Amino acid sequence: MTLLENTSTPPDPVTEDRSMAIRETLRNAIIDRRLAPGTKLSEAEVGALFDVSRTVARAALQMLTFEGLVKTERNRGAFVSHPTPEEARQIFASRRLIEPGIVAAASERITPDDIARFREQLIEEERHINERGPAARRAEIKASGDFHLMLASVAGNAILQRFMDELVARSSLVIALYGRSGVSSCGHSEHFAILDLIERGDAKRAADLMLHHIDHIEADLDLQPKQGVALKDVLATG
Amino acid sequence: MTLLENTSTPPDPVTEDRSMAIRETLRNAIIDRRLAPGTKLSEAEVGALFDVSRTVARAALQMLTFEGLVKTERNRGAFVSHPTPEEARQIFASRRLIEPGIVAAASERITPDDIARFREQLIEEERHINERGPAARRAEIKASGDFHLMLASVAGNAILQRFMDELVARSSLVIALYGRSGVSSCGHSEHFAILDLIERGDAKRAADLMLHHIDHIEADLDLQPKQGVALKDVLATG
DNA sequence: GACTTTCAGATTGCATACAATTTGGACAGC
DNA sequence: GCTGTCCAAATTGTATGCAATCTGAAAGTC
Repeated sequence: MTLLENTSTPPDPVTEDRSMAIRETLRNAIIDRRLAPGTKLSEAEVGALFDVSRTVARAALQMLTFEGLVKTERNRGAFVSHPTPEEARQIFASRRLIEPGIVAAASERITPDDIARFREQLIEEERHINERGPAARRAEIKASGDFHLMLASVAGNAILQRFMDELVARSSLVIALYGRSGVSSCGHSEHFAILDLIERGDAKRAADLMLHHIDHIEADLDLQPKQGVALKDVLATG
Repeated sequence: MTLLENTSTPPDPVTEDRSMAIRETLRNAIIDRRLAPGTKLSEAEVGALFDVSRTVARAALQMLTFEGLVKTERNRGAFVSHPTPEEARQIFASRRLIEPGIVAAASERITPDDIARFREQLIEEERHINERGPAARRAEIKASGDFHLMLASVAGNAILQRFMDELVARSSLVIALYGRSGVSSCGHSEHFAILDLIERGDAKRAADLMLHHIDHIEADLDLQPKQGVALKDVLATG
């Protein structure tokens, strides 16, 4: 299992914070489903994988816990989060509140340069959609989320950006668990349409479309509260 | 300095997570200004105060860092956050996005029982306003924030509730740093008005008033970007 | 045979020891 | 007297060791 992606920079930046780097790597692995919900992340294992002590691994896991990507149970350990349907609804409810505002802010601040980068990103996204295989699916999910994160970045509010980081990451988990069609490909065309409206300066319509877009993503989910006595949830995924 | 408030429960609940308890205590101390922005929180000192090792103290500080209440600089330590005017604006911009939605959600879910608890809380708030002294001021700020947090709690979205926890806490810091009149007492009457509108089922008006309320709080701040070459910011507070 | 009990292995919680880094001041040089 | 260098105290970063807790299975009992 190649969890460690190209660490790329072992020499220069002196690894300015190892637990942060581990967090990022694990985060990406969770977001694009290389680590399935429910997977146990033991401190020793993580430490061994990244060649650090349990102390550092533990710090990384604690950060992920705060982001809601990992759930730790006292004296039992850390596991990749397995959001319930209710949590899923709350995640999307939160996004419905925040993202229209982000679109509005982004509309006011976006530069032609930004727009060029967005178009590039969307073309990249399209490329993944047309490819086959699980790797392409992962890249597609990641790219789809990145569009929303780029908007948050342009909006220029660091706090909202962090909230969105968390919400988008957790949305990936939810889609992995409850998505019907993997990723609704209609989502991609909506990204294009939103960008167009923003470029045209029609912030109101762009925000409205974003709202619909989120609705569409959520509509693609199957959020039936698992019947039965909910015997540990995880049992279903094994 | 009595940082440690009545720890009340040393025997039974087996201190189900000490770093969490420390976080809560420090958090409260920061929120009601017993710990001023810029104050250094060394691991050893915190550990000694709570009679735990640096490991546990460090975990608590890391949590506070994630919440934005503490800022840690590598190899230098942790300090109570000292938000810039720009951060302050972002905090309130975020609240303007989220809180109207919370009011709307709370309007739909609030029970007569909740309303009774709100009234109690508002009366408590009023009591602090009419008292004199720094302790009363602290209690007033805390109570004022608690109103917003109670709304978030009633709204029934755990994620938004956590976001609000962070935003309200950081708002306290901002008000401590940039507030002109301490706490605008008009804010209190607005709390009453918001609750009335919610009780009457007028969610739209309640949300609008909440928006105004946030505007009023922010209007009471002096967010001039400190002139000069911003020589370390902190220098001003010494 | 099914159920309870006990215990060993494994894992986390926490404390401590050591290494790396920063900081403030003493001291030397100009 | 002022500036620059170097060093020691203090503080953080990390690794590791030990105690506490949980898990799963073997052994014992009904």
